[in-house]
Amino acid sequence: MTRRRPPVMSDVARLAGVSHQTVSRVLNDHPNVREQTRARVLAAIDELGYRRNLVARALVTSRSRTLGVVSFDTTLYGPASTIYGIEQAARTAGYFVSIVSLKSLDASSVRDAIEYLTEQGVDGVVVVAPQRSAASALESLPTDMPAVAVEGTHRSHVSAVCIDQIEGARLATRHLLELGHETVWHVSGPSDWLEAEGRLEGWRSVLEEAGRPVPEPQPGDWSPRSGYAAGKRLAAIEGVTAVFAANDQMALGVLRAFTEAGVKVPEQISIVGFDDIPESEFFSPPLTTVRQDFDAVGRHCIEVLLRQIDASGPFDTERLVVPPGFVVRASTAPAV
Amino acid sequence: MTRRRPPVMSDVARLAGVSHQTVSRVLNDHPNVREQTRARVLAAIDELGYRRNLVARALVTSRSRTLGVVSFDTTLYGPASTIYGIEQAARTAGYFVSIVSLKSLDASSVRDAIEYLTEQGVDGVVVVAPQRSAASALESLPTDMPAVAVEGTHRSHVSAVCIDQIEGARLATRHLLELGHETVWHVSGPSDWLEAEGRLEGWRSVLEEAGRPVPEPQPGDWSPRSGYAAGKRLAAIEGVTAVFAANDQMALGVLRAFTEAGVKVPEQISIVGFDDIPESEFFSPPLTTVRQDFDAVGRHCIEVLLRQIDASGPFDTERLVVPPGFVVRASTAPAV
DNA sequence: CGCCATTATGTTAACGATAACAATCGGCGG
DNA sequence: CCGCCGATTGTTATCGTTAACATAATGGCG
Repeated sequence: MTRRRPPVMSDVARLAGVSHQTVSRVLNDHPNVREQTRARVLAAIDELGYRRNLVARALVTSRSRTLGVVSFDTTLYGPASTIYGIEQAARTAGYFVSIVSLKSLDASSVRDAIEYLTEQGVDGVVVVAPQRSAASALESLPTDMPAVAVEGTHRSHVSAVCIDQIEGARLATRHLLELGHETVWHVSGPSDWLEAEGRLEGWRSVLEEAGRPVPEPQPGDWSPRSGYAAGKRLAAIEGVTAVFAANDQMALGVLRAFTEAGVKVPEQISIVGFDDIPESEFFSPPLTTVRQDFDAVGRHCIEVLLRQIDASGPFDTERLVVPPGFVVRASTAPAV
Repeated sequence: MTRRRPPVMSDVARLAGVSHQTVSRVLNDHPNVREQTRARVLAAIDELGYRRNLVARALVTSRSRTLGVVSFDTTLYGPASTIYGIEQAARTAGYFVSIVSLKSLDASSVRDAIEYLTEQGVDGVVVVAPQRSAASALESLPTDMPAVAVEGTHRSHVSAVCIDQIEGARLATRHLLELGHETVWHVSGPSDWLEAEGRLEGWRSVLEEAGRPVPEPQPGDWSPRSGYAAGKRLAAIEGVTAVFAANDQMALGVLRAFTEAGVKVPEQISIVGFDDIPESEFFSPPLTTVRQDFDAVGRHCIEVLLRQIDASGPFDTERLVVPPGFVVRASTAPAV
C-alpha cells in the first residue's frame, strides 16, 4: 500500500472552489470571510480530513508553538510533578512541550540542551534545574530567548518561579521547636542544589533566632539510602530528639535507621520531611512534611514564559514565589 | 535592543564564498565536497555561530526528527521511568521527544493526543498507556504512522514493548509459596489496566498449578491509600500470611495497615510488591519486590520505532518482551 | 591531445503554510 | 452617474532548507 500524501491547503481550496489563502483565512479566523464561503471551506476540510501542517506554519511565522523543558532526572517526584504541571498548562495554551532530561547538570550540558532545543525552534524554554551550576548556565543564555527557571532562590536576570524553600524549612523547624524539642538536627541535600541550600538556611535561621544550638548538618544526596546512612549516624548520637530531613525520601531512610536502632518514632524522635510525595502519608508512621505545590509552579512557569513570548520587545525579569504548605501527620510528637 | 535575525545558510555561503547548497552539503556530510571548501564552510559556520533551522529542514524532508509520547500520569514512577528511558534513547538517536500527559485514558483522549502530535509532524509515537481503553484507541491509528505501545499483553496490530507482567507475578507468588505459605492473597490494580490484569493472571496461575486455594483478590487503584484499605481488610481476615500487592505503593499501604494492626512483618506476614521504586529498599521492613527494567523498555521502544520510521514500505508488527527481575529483601520470611 | 566519466559546485524548484499587496464587487455620497 | 471605500477574494512573494538538475572543473586513457 502506498502511503498517500495527506491533503494540503490547496487540495481543500480546490474542493471548496476558493484560493488557498481563503482557506488559510478560515483557519485563522480572519474576519473578512463570507459566512457561506467559510462554511464551504469547513465542509471541504472535513471531507478531506485536512489537518494543517504546523511545520510549514512554523517556518513562515517563526513560531513553532513548542516549548522546551530541560530537566534533571525526571524520575524524581519533584521534577516529574513540575513537568506534569508545565505540560498541562502548555497544552491548554496550545503549546507543545519538548523535553530533554539530563543525567548531569553541569553548565555545559544545560547549555547544550538549550542549544539543541533552540535549533529545533522552540519558542521558549523552562529549565527545571535547581542546581547552582545549572542556574549559572542560564546566565549565558541569549537574552532574546524567552526562558524561565524553576529553582531555589538564585538571583539572576532570568525569570524564575520557585517554591519558598526557606519558608518551608522554617515551617518545619518551627513546628519541631514548638513541640518542645531543644534543637533540631538536619539531614541536608547535596550542597550544589539551590533547594538544599534554601532548606538549610531556613532551618539554621529559625534555630539561631530561637537561640538554640545549631548542630552539624548531616549531608545526604536526596536518596533514601543517604538518609538511612545519616539516620544511623544520628541514632548513635546522644540526645537527638528531632530531625528535619531535606526531602521525604531521606526522611524515609532516617525513619528506617531509627526504627532499626530500636528508637520509636515519634515517641522518642520526631521526623519531618519535605515534598509530600504520595507515599509519605503511608510511611510507618505517616510523615509530617512540607508540601510543595508543583502544579502551581508549572502553571506559573507557562504564564511567565508566554508573557515573554508575546512581548514584542525585550521582556522584564519576573520572579514568582509559591508559598509552601505544611502537613502534620504522625512522625512528630511533643518532646518528652 | 533589536533582536537580530540569526544567520541562515546563505549568510554562511556568502562568507565562505560558496553557494548555499554547498553549505547544505557540508552539513549533511555529502561526499562530493573538496576538503578545502568544507573547511572554509565550517569556519564560516563557526564564525557566524550558525545553527541550521530544523523547522525548514523538516518542511522539505517531511521528517521532523521528533517523536511523540502519549502517557498517562507522568508523575507515577513507572511511566516517568519509561519516558526517561525513551527520552535518553531518542536523543542519542538524534530525535526530540514531545510529550503529552493525559489525565484520563479513554480512547478518545488518546486519539486526540495522537492527532495533536500528528499535526505537529512527529515521525512516530510511543503510547505509554497500559489501559485496555488506551490500547484499543491504538487500533484506530492510521496504519502509516509508526507507533509503539508500552503495555501489558494486549494483542493488536500495533507493535508493542512490554515487561512480562505474568512472569513477574509468577515469580512473586512462587517465592511466597516456596517460603511455605499455604496460599497468597493479592491486592490487585484497577481492572482496566493491562498490567493489573497480567499480574492477577500470573498470581492466579501459580496458585492453581500448585493446587492452592485462590482467595478473593482485593481491588486497589495503585495508590498507597488503596493498599492501606486493602491491608485493613486483610488484617481482619483469619489466616492471612502472605500478600502480593500489584505495586510497591500499595504494598506500602498494606505494610502500614498490618503494622497498625500489630501484625509483625515479615514474622507474621510476608509482603511482596511490584516495580521496585527507589523507596522500596527503605520501607520498614525493606520490600521484597519484582523489578521492572523501564530503561530497557524505553530503549526498545525507540529501536522498534526507528525501524518503522526507516522502513520505506509497510512495517512489521513487533512484540518485545522484557523479562522482570526479582529482588528479595526483608518483607518476606518462611511461614511459621 | 581530446573525449568522457567523475568530481565539485551552482541554479532553480520544491515543501506548505502566512503576509503583503492587488483586484473585484457593491453601495453610497456628491 | 462617477468615484471612492470597505468587504471579500485572489495572486505573488517569502520563510530556510533539501532535491533535482545543470554546469564547470578535473583527470585518466586511448
